[in-house]
Order: sequence, then structure tokens, then C-alpha cells
Amino acid sequence: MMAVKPSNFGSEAEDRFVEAWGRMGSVWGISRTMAEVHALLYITGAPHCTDDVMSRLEISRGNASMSLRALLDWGVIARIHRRGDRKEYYQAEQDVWAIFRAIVRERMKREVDPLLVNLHEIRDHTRSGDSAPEIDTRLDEMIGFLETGTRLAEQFTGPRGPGLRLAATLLSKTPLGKGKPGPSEATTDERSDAI
Amino acid sequence: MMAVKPSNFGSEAEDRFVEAWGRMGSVWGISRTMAEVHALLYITGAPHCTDDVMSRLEISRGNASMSLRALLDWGVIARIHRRGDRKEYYQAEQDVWAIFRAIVRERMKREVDPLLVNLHEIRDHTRSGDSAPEIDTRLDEMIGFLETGTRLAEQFTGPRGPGLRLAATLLSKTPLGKGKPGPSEATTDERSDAI
DNA sequence: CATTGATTTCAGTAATTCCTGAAAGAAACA
DNA sequence: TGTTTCTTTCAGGAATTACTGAAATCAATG
Repeated sequence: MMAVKPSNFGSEAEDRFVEAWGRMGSVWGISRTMAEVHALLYITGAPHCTDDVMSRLEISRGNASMSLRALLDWGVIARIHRRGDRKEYYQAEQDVWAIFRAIVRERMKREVDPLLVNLHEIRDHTRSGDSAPEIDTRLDEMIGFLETGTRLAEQFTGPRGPGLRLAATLLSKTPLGKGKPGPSEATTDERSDAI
Repeated sequence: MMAVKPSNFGSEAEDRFVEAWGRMGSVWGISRTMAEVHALLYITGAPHCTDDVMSRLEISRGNASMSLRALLDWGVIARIHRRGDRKEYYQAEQDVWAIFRAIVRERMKREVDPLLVNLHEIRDHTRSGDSAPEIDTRLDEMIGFLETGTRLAEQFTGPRGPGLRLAATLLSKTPLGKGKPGPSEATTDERSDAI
């Protein structure tokens, strides 16, 4: 189909990244197009207006608008105004850890929190009801697990996020056979540039 | 023969749990029905045969079969044979952390690993190519992030998994230096100025 | 090796999700 | 104020994903 593109269109690498990232959309619970829009903004790093996105990804105006709005809601892109220009431009957060934190924060809020509310309700019923005690136990275990996850996510997405980032990095490096892993090491120092 | 189930179908609590868990299906990247099957097996804790699942959830034989197979592939349920019974029974893993580890392991394998291969290919191209150096940098950062995640996941799902579970629990409780882990202290609306 | 009972497969269909394009809305300017 | 320029909304259609049911396959037993 298309062999040639206008010279100022994106590079081959950008296209490939957009495609790969788009394929990952489902992993992060967003649509392919939305992921592609994010990929485009992230990999170029530059501000783009709606028309840029439309023509670059060959999608409709409506789709571009809704995808950009959704990405704003997720907190992974920001709006930019330019003096003397009525268009709005959008630019992606460039820190991958910040992107990840935003996604974790949103998903916990949208999916885990309501589920926990739900499970607590069910649990209250079984506790004062006629259910088998094992159901109670299993509900408790699931609730406990999700609450641990919630607290962990709060620490990670909260003001001490960067600290946990360091912890994650250290934990990921701990050698598999020897040496002791442990969160204790993670609490010590606080450099902010370790990947 | 197996203990025959009373004409009384599952409890209210079971139904509610199945529904809530099913709604979460998309979060874990599986279909609603598949999540419901898993929910049923988890919350009852008992082995069920295909017909049990079919009648309990009112789904077709094909659907039940495929969902059970998929759950086996994910490693969150196990097959059980009973002497003198030609049916196969299925029982859910009961340790929530083990369930979570299985899910993490599978998703990394299916989604992150191929993405990383892809990104490395793209990176090789840009490095020896004509792309802007910033693209190189961004690819590197993304790759680095994903590789840290991969190593972390390996530790978590590997033989030291339980250790990391402890680490996670501690991190979720420990103020990592000073501040306290209080929920919702940090989250003001920081959407539009995230960059 | 035929029979019986259980499981898997898959083409067709149902359900859901996604995208488009036109119309309405909003904001800047004259 | 009206005009211009950009953005958002949403009904309807396109594309994708999920489910069914019956036929094929498999596996234990006589």
C-alpha cells in the first residue's frame, strides 16, 4: 500500500515503536489506538497537536480527541498552550517511572478500590450469615492480599515513590543464589538516578 | 462417587464473589467468563468437573472446556483424577500469592518478553542508523525500565518468591526511612503539570 | 476393538468494543 | 456582535472478541 511518505513524517524507528507499544495496549488496559498515540508522543518527546496525531497515525478526529483526553485522564500526557496559537498541543511525560506510577495509581483507583469495597460487603454478609467458614477465610485472604497491594501502590505512587523505585531497582539486582535480599538495604540511601 | 451437591446451588456470597471477580477479568487480561470460572473454583475451594462449572455458571460446554484449559495454562488451577471416575476435576490454587505469582510469570512471558525483543531490535537500528539521538535515549530508558521489571518479576516468581513476598509486605508497612505510609495524603490533582 | 462416557475443536453467530464523521460546542478575535 | 478556528460529543457502522452447540477426538473399560 504505502511505500512513500512525506519526508517530514516520522522515522522508521518511530513507526516500529508505535506499533510495538500499541500492541501492548491491552496489557495496560487501554485500546490499541490510545497506546499508539501515547507511543508517538513519548518516542518523539515533542508536543503535537490533534492534527499531527490524526495525520501521523491516520485516525479520525474523534478518535484522536478521545484518545488524547483519555491519556490526559491517565495523567501520562500534558496539555501545552502556545502564545499566538489557538491550537492545543500535547506532550508525553518523559520519565518512564513517572509514567508507570501514573498507570498504577489510576488502575488501583479504578479497579482494585471498587473491588475491595465489594469484597468487604460480601465478607460482612458471610461473617454474620450462614456461609461455610472456609468462604470467610478465603475472602479474608484475598482481601488481605489486595490491601497489601494497595498499600504498596500507595507508597510507590505517593511522595516516596522515587524511594520505592530505588528499592525495586535494588531488589531486582540482588543475586539469585547468595547474598541476602531484603528491603532493609533499600531504606538507606536516596540517590534518584539509578536504573 | 463424589459427594453429590445438594439441589441448593451455591451460596449468595459465592455468586457475588464470582460476579465481582469476573468484572475484574480485564484487569488480569482474561475474559469475564474465564475469571468467573476461576472465581468459582477459588471461592469454593473444592474440585469441580466440567458439568459442575457449566451448570453453575450457565455456560456452554465449549466455553467451560476452553476456560478451564486456559486457566490450566495460566497455572492457577490444577487437574485432579479420581479413581473409578472418568471425569476430570479441577481445583484452584488456594494461596493468593501463588496465584499472583503465576499471573505475573505468565504475563511477563507473553507480553513483556516479546516487547523487549522488539525494542532491542528497534534500538539496534537506531544506534547504527540515522535517527535522532534522543530517540535512542528514550528507547534505552524504556528498555532499562522493562528489564528492571523483568528481573524483579523473576525474583518474585522464582525460588525466592516467598522472600520477596515478605519484602512486599514490609515495604507496604514500612515508612522507608521517615514518612508514614498513610493513604491518600499525597494525592492532590497533579494532572496537567506532570512534566 | 467396540462401546461408553468425557473432552476438545471450530464454524457460525452473538456480544462487545472501537472508530468514524458530522454536528454541536467553545474560545479567540475583529 | 458575528466569524473563524479548534475541540468535543455521539449515533451508527466496522472490527474485534467471546460464546455456543454439534461433531470429532480421545481414553477407559468390557
